[in-house]
Amino acid sequence: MVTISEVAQLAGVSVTTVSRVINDYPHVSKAKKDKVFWAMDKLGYVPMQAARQMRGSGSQTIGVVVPEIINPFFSYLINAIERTVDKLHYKTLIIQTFGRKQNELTALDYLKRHQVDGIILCALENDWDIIKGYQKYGQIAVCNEYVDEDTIPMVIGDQFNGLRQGTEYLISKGKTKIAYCTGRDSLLLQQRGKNFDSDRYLGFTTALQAHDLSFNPAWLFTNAHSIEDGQAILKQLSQMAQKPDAIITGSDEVATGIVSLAKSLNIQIPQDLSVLGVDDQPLAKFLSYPLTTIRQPITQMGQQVAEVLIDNIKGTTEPAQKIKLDLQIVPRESA
Amino acid sequence: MVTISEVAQLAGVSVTTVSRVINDYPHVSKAKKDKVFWAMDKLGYVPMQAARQMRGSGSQTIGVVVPEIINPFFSYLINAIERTVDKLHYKTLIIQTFGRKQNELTALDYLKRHQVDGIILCALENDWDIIKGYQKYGQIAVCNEYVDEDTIPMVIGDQFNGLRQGTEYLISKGKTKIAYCTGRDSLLLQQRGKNFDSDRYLGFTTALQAHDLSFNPAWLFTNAHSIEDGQAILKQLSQMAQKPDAIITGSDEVATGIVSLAKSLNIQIPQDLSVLGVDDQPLAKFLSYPLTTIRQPITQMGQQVAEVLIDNIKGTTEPAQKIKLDLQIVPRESA
DNA sequence: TCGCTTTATGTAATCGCTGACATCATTATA
DNA sequence: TATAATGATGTCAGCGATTACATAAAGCGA
Repeated sequence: MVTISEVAQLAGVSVTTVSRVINDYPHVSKAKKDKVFWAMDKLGYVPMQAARQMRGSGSQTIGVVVPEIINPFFSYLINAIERTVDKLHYKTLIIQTFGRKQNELTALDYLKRHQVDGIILCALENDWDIIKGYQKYGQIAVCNEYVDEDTIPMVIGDQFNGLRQGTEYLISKGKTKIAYCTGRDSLLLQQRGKNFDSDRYLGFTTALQAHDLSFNPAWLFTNAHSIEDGQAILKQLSQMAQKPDAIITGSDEVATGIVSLAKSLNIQIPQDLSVLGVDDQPLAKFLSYPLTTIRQPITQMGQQVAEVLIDNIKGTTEPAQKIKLDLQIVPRESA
Repeated sequence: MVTISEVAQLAGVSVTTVSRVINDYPHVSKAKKDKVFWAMDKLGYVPMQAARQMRGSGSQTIGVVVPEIINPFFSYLINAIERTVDKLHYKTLIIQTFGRKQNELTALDYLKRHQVDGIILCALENDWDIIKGYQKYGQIAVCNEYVDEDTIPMVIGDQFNGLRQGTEYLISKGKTKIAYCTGRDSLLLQQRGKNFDSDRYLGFTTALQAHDLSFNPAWLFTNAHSIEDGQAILKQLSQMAQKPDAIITGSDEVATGIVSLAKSLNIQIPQDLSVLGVDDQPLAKFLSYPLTTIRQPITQMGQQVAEVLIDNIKGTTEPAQKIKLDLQIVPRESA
């Protein structure tokens, strides 16, 4: 491998001079600078990152931790983050946890090792008390999850108002018997500001109460994530004596599952059942019933969290920012 | 940051002994080994990767270069690769090129720097003559692209037979006037074994010839990639005097665009127009017309290319392997 | 022309880790 | 019991880059 000394030798200068040229430091004559560039080019020299890191000069890299990139929500989020990170002259290291706690901790170890200067957590696997301990090794920011900690920057969508407005939308369409799906266990839905599912749920119930509508507990579906979950939910629904006339899903996946089975179960959408998705995934508008859905501000989330984190890394900002972005209803045919 | 010396000191042994414990070398007494583990745990020690790399002990990392992870084809491919790479105790570094040549070269520089031990290219941006030069810095494998070079392992789908069979399928449904979409320029379609588009096209024309069908050059659509491209194509088609009765798209995206506009243009699918996709993307079956499509063996491709590359890194195999995997027709409603 | 600042360049220590080599201690073999 | 082999442990050089420090040359005002 080509080293800085080889470049120095070929250019007829010292390694220091080469280092100065590489890092664009002053006090190098035009003549030598040119020679160095020529030598670097001739040898195809690329500085070894590992050696630089050893000198403590940071990694110029930020880690982005997500559950899985095959989930479009996260791949679009990464996309937004990476474009911003690029713009700020950092590199992005994508780390998938596949939902495993251990993988999240391994990801955080990258901070200890100085492999990354900062980390964006786009999902939380471990309890915050555990993650907290890693703060001393580098900057951490959280995106799309709640963290009740002053020292951590956080960028989230305003789930409470998003769902409140979504519910209002259904009510404005004359729907009164609204079912509700969530990815969590039911037990965890009651405490505002703890996680986005509970915020959503409270937005939902708040809108209901504002219109004096009651919620039938039989219409609460928990642990719903996938298309298959959505299909299972619709099957259950279709066999109920008391049927809802609308359903709010926790994601476009679940909504996709529901609309995919409607025809075969002889359920008319949206007349018999309005279906409201969340996310506005790219293909939501091309489904058998184009989804009415609550769009998440993915692009801005990614952009802002990247900016805030890098600001913090550079030490240029004050207390951790908490940024809340608006969701937006996208009316299509399913509701 | 916690260093190996601090661990050594706390454990009351030399750094070498700690190093031996970390790397599971022999000749360390049980007693000292336990002490070292205890000290490592107590201090929360994680070896610094950069320092290890400097000693030439490889990075235990392989780079996966893709155009964009928001493309489900690639995110699923990465998924398959990463799971295999994990299993073989390597790490995965995902690198997006966003279709830019320079980004591909930067990715290849990771080899020079010893940031990765090998690279899987899942798309080719630069001419092969340029990429070739990087072989001396580390192992390179190519996935889903043609490379006419003995020294490079390559894993691809059998596009020729896939498209031949897909075309046969349409013919078996009574279709005789078949249009064709490709992502490339028309000029590049004629040479077998050069890229997968040309293989596909030749598979298509081969099937046509076998049934004495001719191909109307007006029905060739080039540079078709996105949903919007698909929509544009259908609009063009609908205004032709001579209309095809089937269309083979280069991807499920293009197929999605076509079926999404069919209803509003008053075109019945598949009666008026059969639409054949390629890829079998996860949502293909949930579209307004569930797509009949040619499934790519993504999982096996990812798995095999990872295995072959890591085999090569370890130096355990003979000449570069060329692996060709079968595509499979998934009949649904669009054709 | 003299001292003083500024610019240009080089020497060598250092970062954390591994591994070749050296040194004892212990056990096996003759 | 003497000697060789093996096991346990330590010392220290070196990987490739940065950077504190040293030094020489050039610029500059009086």
